[in-house]
Amino acid sequence: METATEGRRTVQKTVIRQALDQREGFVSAQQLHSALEAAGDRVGIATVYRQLNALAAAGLADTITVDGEILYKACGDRTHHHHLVCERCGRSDQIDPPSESWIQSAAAARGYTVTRHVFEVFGLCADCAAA
Amino acid sequence: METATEGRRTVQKTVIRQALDQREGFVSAQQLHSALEAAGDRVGIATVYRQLNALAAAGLADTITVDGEILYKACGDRTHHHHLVCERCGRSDQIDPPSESWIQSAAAARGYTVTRHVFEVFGLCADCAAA
DNA sequence: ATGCGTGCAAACGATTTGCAGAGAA
DNA sequence: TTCTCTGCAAATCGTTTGCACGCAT
Repeated sequence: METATEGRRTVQKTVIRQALDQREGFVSAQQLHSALEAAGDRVGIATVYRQLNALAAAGLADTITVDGEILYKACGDRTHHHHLVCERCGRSDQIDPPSESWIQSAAAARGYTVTRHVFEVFGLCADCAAA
Repeated sequence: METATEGRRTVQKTVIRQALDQREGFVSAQQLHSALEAAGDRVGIATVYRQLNALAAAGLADTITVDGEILYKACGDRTHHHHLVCERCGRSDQIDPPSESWIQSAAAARGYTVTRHVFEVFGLCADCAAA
């Protein structure tokens, strides 16, 4: 597996990736767009969406859907993992399920062939709980 | 806790609930609406949405979100449980996680207070895999 | 008679896309 | 120059909501 074609280097591409990297947790395209705007970076919302989707497709970003909104998060390693997400500030930590193999067997027991699974835990992080 | 007010009895309410009950698995409001229409039952899409949301709110239906679309499923007992969903036909079976308590501890270890969690496994059921 | 539940259509909010122009290679 | 990437605005799509009317109670 090789690092896919990077395409052309553009300011917006850079700015968007940096903004996403700096975030502690998940952000929506709109939030990221507002943040950039507030920071003085003028980028079209469409570009933000396109860029975010590209990152997700490339496995460089994780996504979760909350309340019909897609949230993105920079994610270095492409390993499959799950998150512990703060519902208030969006921060997130990785969480390790006891085992993923039981999923296969549990599904197989009912005749299913597993293609994918989602597992996300939501709550309040220490800071937000204190506030 | 008491069985909340049922409200008025109407044809559409009945028809929608029946249609949902007859389904093997998850359905979208739109799919259900089309099905009713095809069956000769004329119900407004808005009513389908309102009814489905009411059922979900009352804990009589489970919901999952797939690709930005909300899917509903009749669900007798209000106990918290997870699903094994067929991506092709929408059929679903219940699945039992090894334990839910580890979630609490895993989260607590990182200072989080858990409020909710989603866990869904997608795949192909025996029939669809064969086809 | 009273007012909840419905249907229709307009409103919505998030995301996508067509198209012409800008800038990277 | 060439062709990808961007920006804007219009278009989608699923879902929600305002409003007037019909029907269950």
